[in-house]
Amino acid sequence: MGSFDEQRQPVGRRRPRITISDVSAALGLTKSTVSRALNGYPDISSTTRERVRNTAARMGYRPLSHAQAIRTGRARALGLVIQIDDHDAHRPFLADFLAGISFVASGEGWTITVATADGEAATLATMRRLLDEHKVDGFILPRTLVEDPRIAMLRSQDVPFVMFGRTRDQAGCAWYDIRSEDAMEDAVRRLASLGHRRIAFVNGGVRYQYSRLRLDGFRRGLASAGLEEDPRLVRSDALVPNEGEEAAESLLALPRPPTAIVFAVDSAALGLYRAVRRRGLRVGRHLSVIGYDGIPDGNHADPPLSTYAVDIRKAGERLARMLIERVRGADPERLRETAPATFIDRGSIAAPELGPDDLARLLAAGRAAAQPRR
Amino acid sequence: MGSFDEQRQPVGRRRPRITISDVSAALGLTKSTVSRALNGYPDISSTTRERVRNTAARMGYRPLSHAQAIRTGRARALGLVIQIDDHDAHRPFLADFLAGISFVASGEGWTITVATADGEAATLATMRRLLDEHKVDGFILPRTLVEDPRIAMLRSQDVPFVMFGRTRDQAGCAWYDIRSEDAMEDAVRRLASLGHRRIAFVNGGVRYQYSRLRLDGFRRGLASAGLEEDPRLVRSDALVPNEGEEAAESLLALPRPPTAIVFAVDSAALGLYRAVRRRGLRVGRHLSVIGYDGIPDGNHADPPLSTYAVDIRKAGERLARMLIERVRGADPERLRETAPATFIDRGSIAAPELGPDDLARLLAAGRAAAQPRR
DNA sequence: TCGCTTGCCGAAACCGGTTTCGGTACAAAT
DNA sequence: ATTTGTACCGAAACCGGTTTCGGCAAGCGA
Repeated sequence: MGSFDEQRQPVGRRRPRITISDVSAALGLTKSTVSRALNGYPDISSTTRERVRNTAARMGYRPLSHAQAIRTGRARALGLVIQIDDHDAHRPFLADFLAGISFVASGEGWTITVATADGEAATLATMRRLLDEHKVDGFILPRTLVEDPRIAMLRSQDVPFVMFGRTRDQAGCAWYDIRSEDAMEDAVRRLASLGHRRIAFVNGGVRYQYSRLRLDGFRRGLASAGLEEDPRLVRSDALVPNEGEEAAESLLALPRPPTAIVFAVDSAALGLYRAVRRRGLRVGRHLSVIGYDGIPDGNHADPPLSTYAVDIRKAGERLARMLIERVRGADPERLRETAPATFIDRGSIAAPELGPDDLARLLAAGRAAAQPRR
Repeated sequence: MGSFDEQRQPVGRRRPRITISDVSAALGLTKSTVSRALNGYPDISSTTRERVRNTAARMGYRPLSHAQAIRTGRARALGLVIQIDDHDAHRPFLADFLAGISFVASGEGWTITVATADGEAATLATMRRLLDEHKVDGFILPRTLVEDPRIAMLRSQDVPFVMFGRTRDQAGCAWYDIRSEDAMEDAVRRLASLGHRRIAFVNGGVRYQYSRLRLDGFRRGLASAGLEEDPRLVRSDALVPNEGEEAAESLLALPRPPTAIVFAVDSAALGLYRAVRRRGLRVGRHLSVIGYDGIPDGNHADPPLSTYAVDIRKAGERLARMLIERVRGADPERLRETAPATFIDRGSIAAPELGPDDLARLLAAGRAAAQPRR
């Protein structure tokens, strides 16, 4: 065993596919019997079923998904629509995410159909088109919003989907998510245990569900460290370096500035470095910073940014697995999973060298000494 | 006009697709006539053809690609297999690249099937599977190698493909590429015109076709500036920061170090910053650096990295367009295009403050003064 | 022994298209 | 007037599967 005719591939020419007719002919059965045997219909004897399975496998038969799709409406394809105006569409994560999805999908004989769209309306239109043309059986939704129009649409059309992230109304939703709220809580506790008492929080986009969770987590951290929340120390909608820089500026301009800042988004945290550097201060020494996401750029900051890393590949794997199960009829509410982020200390946090008041004086002195920037 | 029955979409339920039978029934013709009319067969009168086209458009008929595929073997899908162990699979470019491809594909009613694979063998196997199952009509090949096994495979199977990047044996190949060799040449000339005389080159992976071209470009730059090439000033296989750092280390350890370094890959250039910072020197002042790629991380370096930016979205657009034409039968050798990269000066280059010998002395002093790193 | 299930499979319709093969009508050629 | 093309369209097969329907044989109870 091990040498079959059909494995001898003629060079230079594409070997013709093996169809269900080939299999049925080889067995002396009809197409319909083979089809039902392979698809688990109950009206096939177990001996026949085994015989069919064996020869089908031996002949290397794999049904053509297109041919199936035209009758069943199922294409064995996962849909992924990336909204490119979304802030994290451009992160280096995408390849890992795809790798995770692809790994599982390939293993199950499924494929991935991706599309990009600019804006919410285009995203919805694209999803509709893919559905209308039976190109996909369901969707993986990256980055869920608090109030997500995609979910409303898919729910109303009864289309299977799984979300990367949670949402407000979770009825009928399957999701996988990282417990970033726990990471935020952990960040505050870490800083507090280092001696920080004034800890600020720079959140991400308020439209995103994760922002709510991370803010909650930040608050839980304060509470468990016995610190009171100071509303002046909370910012939001910082997604990119510029926005993070701005937030950092306004925090450092406070009469009693924070000695530590927790960022909900790494990319925003990178903006802080510019603000700190401009003042001649040093991250990690004068000001502790923790980010979240684990983007590789954080490694090139000086000092490298301490952050919480997310296993995005595993997220892709789990989501693909869940969506396939969902398409096969699994109860969405049973398909829910979370995973923790893991802290990576790269040196951007330390015990506070100065208290808030000393820091304020130092900042004021710096401002006075600095030449006015043209 | 403007209110058609078929546009009244029942809420909550998926509207049934409009099939070719619906169109033919509405016209009092047969399916075959409608099909041939829409597909440009010559045995249809022009008046009938127009009638068919109009009502088909009015009814919103779009053929189901699956149903077509089972007969024609064409799925109207572009294939993209991303090799995740490739160094630039993880760059933030991917989303833009996809956006470009998706933009064109959507406009033509095509879709994109992506897959990832780990390693060369897996990539080939994945491509074969997609072809075998008629999931794609052709491939876009990102990042071509000097000797690329994917090209050999596709050529032998007579599968349409377009390459992002060139390759050695270009027979039967369609490609789009950025003239990075011109960028390298330009980089050297810029540095030379600032007064640099010892200019080093840190190349990318020698397996990649682009590395040959960029080295050629670097040499052309030296020649046109009237400088002689010093083999000691050339490194290669620097793709990630660590490798770039290593290359920088070895260059700075030379008796007569370069006063400027051209990197073929931004990501590697970022590694240089670490080496320079460790010595207490400053990029742009003591050492000029130019990268290539235009990755956003370069903006966060201090000073930001001057580089050549690539319009990756446009590359995706052009490649998608070319592949579609290729699938439709266009001559591959007529589908060849290049585009320039555009220089972005962010401040990492300047006139040399020190000559090579002074720089060497400064470096030596730094080494003596520095505490041994534990 | 007869009728009735039940298990198991074949025959044929079907999905939504494409493509081959004729056949009719009309114009041009003989 | 008949033959020969030619333009144009319908009928039907086909692509590779799935699903419905029906029928045969064995098993069962009465």
